[in-house]
Amino acid sequence: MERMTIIDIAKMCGVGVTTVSRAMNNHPDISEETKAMIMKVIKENHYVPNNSARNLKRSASKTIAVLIKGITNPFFNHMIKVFEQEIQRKKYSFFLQRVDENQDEIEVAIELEKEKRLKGIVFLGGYFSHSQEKLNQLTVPFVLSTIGMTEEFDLNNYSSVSVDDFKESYRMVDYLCNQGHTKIAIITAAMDDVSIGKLRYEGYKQALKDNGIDYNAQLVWCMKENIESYTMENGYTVTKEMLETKEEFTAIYAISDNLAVGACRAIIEAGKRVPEDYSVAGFDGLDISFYYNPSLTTMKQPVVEMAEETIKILFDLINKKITHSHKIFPAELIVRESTRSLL
Amino acid sequence: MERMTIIDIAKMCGVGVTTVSRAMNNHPDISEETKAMIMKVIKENHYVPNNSARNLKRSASKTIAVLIKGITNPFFNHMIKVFEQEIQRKKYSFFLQRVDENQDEIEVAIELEKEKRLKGIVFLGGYFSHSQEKLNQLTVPFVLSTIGMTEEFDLNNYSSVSVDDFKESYRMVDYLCNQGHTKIAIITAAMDDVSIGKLRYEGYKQALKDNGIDYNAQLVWCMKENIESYTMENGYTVTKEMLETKEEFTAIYAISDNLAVGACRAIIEAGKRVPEDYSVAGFDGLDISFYYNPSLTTMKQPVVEMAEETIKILFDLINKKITHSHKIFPAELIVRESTRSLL
DNA sequence: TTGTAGGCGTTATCAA
DNA sequence: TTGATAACGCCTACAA
Repeated sequence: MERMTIIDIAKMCGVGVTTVSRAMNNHPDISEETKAMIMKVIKENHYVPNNSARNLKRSASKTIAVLIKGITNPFFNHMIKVFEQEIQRKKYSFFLQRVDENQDEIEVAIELEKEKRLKGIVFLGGYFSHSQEKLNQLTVPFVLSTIGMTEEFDLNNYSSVSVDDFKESYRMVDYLCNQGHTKIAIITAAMDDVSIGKLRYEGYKQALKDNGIDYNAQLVWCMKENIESYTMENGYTVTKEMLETKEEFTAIYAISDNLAVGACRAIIEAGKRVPEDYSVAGFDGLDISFYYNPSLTTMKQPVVEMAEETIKILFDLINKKITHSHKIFPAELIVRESTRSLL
Repeated sequence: MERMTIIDIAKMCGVGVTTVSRAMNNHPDISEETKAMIMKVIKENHYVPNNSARNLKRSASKTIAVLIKGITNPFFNHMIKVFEQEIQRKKYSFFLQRVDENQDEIEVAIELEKEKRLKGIVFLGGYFSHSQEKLNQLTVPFVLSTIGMTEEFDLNNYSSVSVDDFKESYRMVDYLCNQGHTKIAIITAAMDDVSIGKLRYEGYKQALKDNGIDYNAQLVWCMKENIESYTMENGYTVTKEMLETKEEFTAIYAISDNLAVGACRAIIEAGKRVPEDYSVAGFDGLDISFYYNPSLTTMKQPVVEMAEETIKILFDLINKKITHSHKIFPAELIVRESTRSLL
């Protein structure tokens, strides 16, 4: 009773295990009545087949895994929904696995691929600085979605979907400059970041340069290492420090909306106003950027389109229609209440 | 090469499979040198054992699964972190599984229990209206954490950790009344909700009653069914409609902070101010309630303590120290900028 | 249409 | 300290 197996069911039904298996897996060659009878017994006895045994035996399953780094990010919620939808529409099943910040997503993927006999993998978010050798251990197609990549990677070895973090970051800062801001502080990732943090920071530097503004290291602030990154709390803490400094600035560019929200709160708490005293700009286009007060100027990533494209590429890869593909989506500069013109 | 098994490794090392297994699983009776040698070969060949086979064979694993309903909720993030920490501190491994809104968490749990040979389960969030019969199919201990339960359940059949949603909701509305508000609108769950939505709504009604305020159905608004529940968008949409009505009110009580944020934005967009024109109160004590502008009056759930207690109870259950336990934590009424007194 | 038996990759048992 | 071998629970040729 404790642990029922397919054999128990077979015995109870007075049939062979094969027949039970057929009934459960919707095989064609089984009579409707025996099938119904078996299913009834299964229901009544609450028999649940053991997935491990299934996966072990099955040579291949039609499942796609989505590995998401740092589940905290609300940015992913919309994307996940699209993934799930699209994958199910293709009659594949969908497996979502969160990967911890300090876990190696490739290792998780390798293990999962074997365990679940995956057909494909989507890596969502995070950095990506793995050795080619490791990547090669993945024998099924995979797509890197919204992942900052260092450029050393051979583009022929993987597929990806993302925005151009450098360029879009540049656009944001360029916009700020065009509004007359010359003292633009940035809240960015740690200096040793090699991912989107670095790219967005580089975009900032370049935009300043092209606008004839001298780079001022006093205006570059990194997220606190001891606080979870890309959180409101982090933006808040950094901005508070920033405001205690006597360094002058008229705008803060936070490389994510969450940081921007934290920055706004710090400014307000200091008795200043956004955007009258300080303009604040974010990045990502999260929901909160619309609902916050003041609403946040941001760079909106086309999450739905990106998610759809991710799945499209993945299935093209699976069906061997393409070799590798890199799709860059344009982000949309949304100007809202949190920034103002100085001109 | 494609698919390496333990046998391949054994051959390469010139040992038996048992020895390889021993090396991998830190068994005591194996010499350090052979172990080192085997591990080296494994590393070099990137051999990764198949988890399905392991789970199938292993009679029991030391793993705890956390099933979380609707991953969207930022409320859970802090809790998850605590879970992970505590579980690892007990030398158990931690498996997080998201359960879709319209999926049956018990069924997922039953399957997972067999597949992974779980030692315990934490159900996080969502409603809980399952038959006793179904619950009985779970053969390992489980704890319901922050889950709204209908009262028909026999308390001797499960353990739980939560706040008293009815009472704390009552307190919030009572506070509003004490501030002189008599026309208090509520944004709540659908009327057929049987979970925290219902409990918080009942608390609202009772508080009004006890304050001698007539219940006004015109002031009761439910989340839109066609928009994801408990989102800013939902609160925003509902509040917009609310404002178009000529029904008067001085305060909005949203049964979650996210809804409250949406409500604020709708009010601001209508050219009104919070709290001067309308007071807005939330529930949960999410980060955003602190960072929003105006900061939100809310009922803060002691998430860390609740998470710790959840794990404590679970392990007590596993170690048969207790039978069943129900821990109710007090929430904290945090008064901030979004509400004002009318007196 | 149904049943028997072998194997999926591991770990546990027992003997060496 | 090691190694052969029997499970673990299921699926699937193949046979009936």
